Amino acid sequence: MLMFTFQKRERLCHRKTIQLLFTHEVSKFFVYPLKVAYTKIDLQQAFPIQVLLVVSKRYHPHAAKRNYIKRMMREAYRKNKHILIEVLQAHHSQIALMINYTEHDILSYKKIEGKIILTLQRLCELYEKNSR
RNA sequence: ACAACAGUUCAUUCUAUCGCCUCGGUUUAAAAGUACCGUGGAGGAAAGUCCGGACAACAUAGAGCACCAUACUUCCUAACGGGAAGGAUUGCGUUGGAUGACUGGCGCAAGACAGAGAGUGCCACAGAAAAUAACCGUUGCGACUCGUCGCAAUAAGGGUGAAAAUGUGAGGUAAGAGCUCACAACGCUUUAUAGUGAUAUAGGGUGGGGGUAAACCUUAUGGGUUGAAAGGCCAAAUAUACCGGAAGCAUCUGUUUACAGAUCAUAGAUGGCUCGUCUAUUUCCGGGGGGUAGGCUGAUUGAACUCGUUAGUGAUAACGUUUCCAGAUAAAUGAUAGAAUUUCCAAUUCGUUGGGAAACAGAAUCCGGCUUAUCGAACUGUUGUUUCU
RNA sequence: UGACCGAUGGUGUAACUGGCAACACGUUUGAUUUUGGUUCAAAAGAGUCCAGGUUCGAGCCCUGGUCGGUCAA
Repeated sequence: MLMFTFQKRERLCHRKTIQLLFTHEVSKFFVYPLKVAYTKIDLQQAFPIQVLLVVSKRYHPHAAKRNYIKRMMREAYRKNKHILIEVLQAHHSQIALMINYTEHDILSYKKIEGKIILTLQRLCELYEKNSR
């Protein structure tokens, strides 16, 4: 099984689901400098998770910088998402996930990768607790 | 060779691994999906949104006023507030002629360069006076208390100011003054020549109270409005609850008992106003509320690109030839490792070694410009300096 | 994507038709008071977001930029 793909069905494109994630009705936590929001939802497809990566225009007004950060975040997610997928497949459930970058400086790729791994591990722990 | 200025072009490259988006093919009975293979995948500014178009919807019955934009000439262009060439003006440099005012040639640069002789407004402070000027002064006449006053003439000199009623020289005069003359500068007009034209050159006539139009304005020319969140199609979802207005039952004529025509009234459109015009009137308009908000299309073959020839001073055009060259949609074009290239800093045994840096910035319907940001590299032209022949 | 505003002492606002950038609060100093506050008196603090242009002269007029904000959906 190929783990390191990142196709369209893994990305969150549905408008209403995105608006739901920006409300206060979903679970949230904070791993500096990443703000994470997630909710359990029926995605109507085989893959267990859809993710939305956000860099605010407020923190980075230049489009080229926003693109650069999003690409680094996506790369880090792509390489490490197997941590979360194994847990979710074991429980046969689906979630929508949003990761928001809230920092005025641009961090290096290695730092961002570390933070993404930390986030995914935290999510796994939360999921194990809830399902018990 | 170096430096400065101007213009044009390019704006890191390669390999490996793991990935992303479009399209095509194969696989599967078919579609979708999956897997594999192949093609293509950010810019000179994609930016700002400052102009001009294409395209689309609505309107099309116009006129006047208002509003907005533009403003030397000719050309280019689909169009432009853009560009090309030219003209005049201003500034700078250089080199001549006068040696008084001033002025000729050459080169470079600049710009919203129509009109102040249509009208109105404004020009602080200072100054007599800021637009039909007279404080000091100059001159003449008169008076007397004999160095002052009054009347008249004048605008050379003084001072103020950003700006003071053309400048120089001579004549003239009581003193003076474009008062007169010569020359110089400027404006208007006319003739000839050159030019498509702006205008230039030469000659004649004529004029003498500023500046400001990026103050109002005048003249000429142009402008219908709204923007792809436009617009079209499919799916899904539903209720016109309530409020306001008009009316159903106004008036007249004809046939006939409901139609047709006209008038009145109301509402809407012509997005500013007025006039005018058009449409609707039994379910119609406006306000307001409710429901649904997912996909396809528009949307990538075009005023396109490459190379060449011809025409033109040039912007550009015509003809031939070649190519198909991003099409995403919470938004793809990337990450990691290694090598090369350019450049900066430090060390140096001048061979190199070590450490940095590689900008500005990311398509969102599409084109043509303008403006702004930008590490650097190459080429061309002009000017200057130095060296060699 | 489109439309429209604003920027002036530390803070909040003025400045008409271009002509010495004004006011309040705050700050500093002094007086009053045993001390603080209140009150009174005085002083400092800007060259008007940036760069050009028009004009004799620009906070004001014009052009380009920077930053901040509002509206439509």
